[in-house]
Amino acid sequence: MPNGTTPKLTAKGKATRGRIVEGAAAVLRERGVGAATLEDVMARTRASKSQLFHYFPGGKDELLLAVAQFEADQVLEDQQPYLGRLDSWEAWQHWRDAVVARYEQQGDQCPLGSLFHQVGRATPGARAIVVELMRRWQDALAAGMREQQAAGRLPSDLDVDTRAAALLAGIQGGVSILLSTGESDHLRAALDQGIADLRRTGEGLALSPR
Amino acid sequence: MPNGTTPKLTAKGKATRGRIVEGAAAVLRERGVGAATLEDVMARTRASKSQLFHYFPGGKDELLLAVAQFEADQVLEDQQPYLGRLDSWEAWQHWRDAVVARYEQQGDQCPLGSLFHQVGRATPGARAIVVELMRRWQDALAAGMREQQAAGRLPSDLDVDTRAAALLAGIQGGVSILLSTGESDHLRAALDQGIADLRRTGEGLALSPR
DNA sequence: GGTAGAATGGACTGCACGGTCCAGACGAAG
DNA sequence: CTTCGTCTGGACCGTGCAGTCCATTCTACC
Repeated sequence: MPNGTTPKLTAKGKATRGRIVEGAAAVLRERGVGAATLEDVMARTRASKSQLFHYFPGGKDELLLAVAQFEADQVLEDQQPYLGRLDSWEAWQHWRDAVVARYEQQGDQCPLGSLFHQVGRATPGARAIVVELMRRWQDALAAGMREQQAAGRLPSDLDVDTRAAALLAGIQGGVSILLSTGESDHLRAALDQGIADLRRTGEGLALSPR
Repeated sequence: MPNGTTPKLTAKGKATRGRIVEGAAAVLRERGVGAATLEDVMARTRASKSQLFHYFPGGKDELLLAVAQFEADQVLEDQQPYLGRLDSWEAWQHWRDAVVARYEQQGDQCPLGSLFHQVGRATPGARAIVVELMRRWQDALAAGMREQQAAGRLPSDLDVDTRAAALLAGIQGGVSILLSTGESDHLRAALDQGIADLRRTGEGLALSPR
C-alpha cells in the first residue's frame, strides 16, 4: 500500500526532499533512466544515502515515481499561460510556438517517456501519472476548441474530443521522433497540420446563422 | 570499431545467431529492456553464455542493437502489402486497419521505443536504426500520396512530405499513448483524422482540368 | 581421416549498485 | 535544559549480472 508521504516533514525536510527530486530529475534527464544511479543523485544533490531512503522509503522506484510526477506537472506548466487560453487562432499559434520551443530546447532527453519505460507498465503508479497527464492535456485542447466553437469559429457539431485526441497524438509522436532523431520537423508538421486542419474546418463559418 | 559481423558464420552458426536474436526480441518484449538479462535470453534460446559473446562480441549492447534492427524491419513488414500499395482510398483504409490491428495486438510493449531508451542517444548505431525506419516509413506514406496525386485524387501541389511527416507523427504518438495507457483511441483518432483530412483535401478534384 | 577453425558448455570473476544499519547532530516543544 | 523525533553521515552488506576463460565437441575442407 503506497502511502502518499513518508513520515512528518519539517520545513527543512521538505526543502531537502524537494532538492532531491529536482536533482534526481536533472540527473535522469542527463544520464537517462537506465544509466542513472542513486549515487549520481547523491553526488548531484549532496545528499547521503540515508537521506534518500529517509524521504523515499520505497527506494529507487518511489523516487522515480516522484520525479515522474514532478516532470509531468512541469510539462503542462511550461505551456502556460497559452494552453489555458486558446480563445483565438493567434492564441493557438502562440501555444504552438511555446510547445515547439519547449521541446526543441529540451533536446533529446525524454524525462517522462523513459521514466515509465523503467518503472513502466508493471507499476500502477507510473501509468496513472501518464494517463492523468494525457487526460489533462487533451482536456485543455478540447476546452480551447470549445472556446472557438463558442466564438463561432468552429462548427458547433465538431467532434471536439476526437480532434483533441488526434492533435495530442500528433504532438506526442512529434516529440517522440524529436527525441530519437533530434529533428523537430515532425513536431512542427503535426502541430501546423493539426491547427490548419482545424482552421479550415471553421472556414466561412461567420456567415452561418448566429 | 564496430565491425558488421563477427567472424565466419557456418550455416549452423547463422541459425543459432538468428535463434538468439529472435529469442532475445521476445524476452525484451516481455520483460522490458531494463529488466531483461542475458540469462533470460540464455534460458529462452537455450544458448550458453559463450555463445552469446561468440556471436555478439560487443556484449549486451551489440545484441540489443541487432534486436533493434530486427524489430525495425518487422514494423514495416507487418504493414505490407498495404503500405506498399496505397493507390486508392480503400487501400489507405486497409492500411489503417492493419496498423491499428498490429499495435492493438502488440499491446503495451514497445520493442523499439524502449530499446533505444537503453542503448539510446549515446550510441550512434541505435539512432541510425530509428532514423532509417522513420525515413522509410514516411517515404512509403509520401509515395502513397503521390499515387493519389497521379490518379487525380489529391491536388498536385500538395506538400506531400510535410503531410506524410504529420501523419507519421500522429501514428507514433498514437502508438506511444497506446503503450502508456493501453488505449488505442488516440492511434485511431490520429489515423482517421489524418486520412479524412487528406481525402477532404482532394474533394471535388475530379472536375479539375483533364 | 586428419586438422584447423567454428560452435558449445559451464565454471569463475569482479564489481557496481540498491539497500540496511547504527551512531550522532540538529531542531522543536514543554 | 531536557527530551523526543526528525535529519544526516557514512560504513557495510548481498547479490545480480555482464563479461572472461578454458576445455570440449562439432563441421568443413583437403
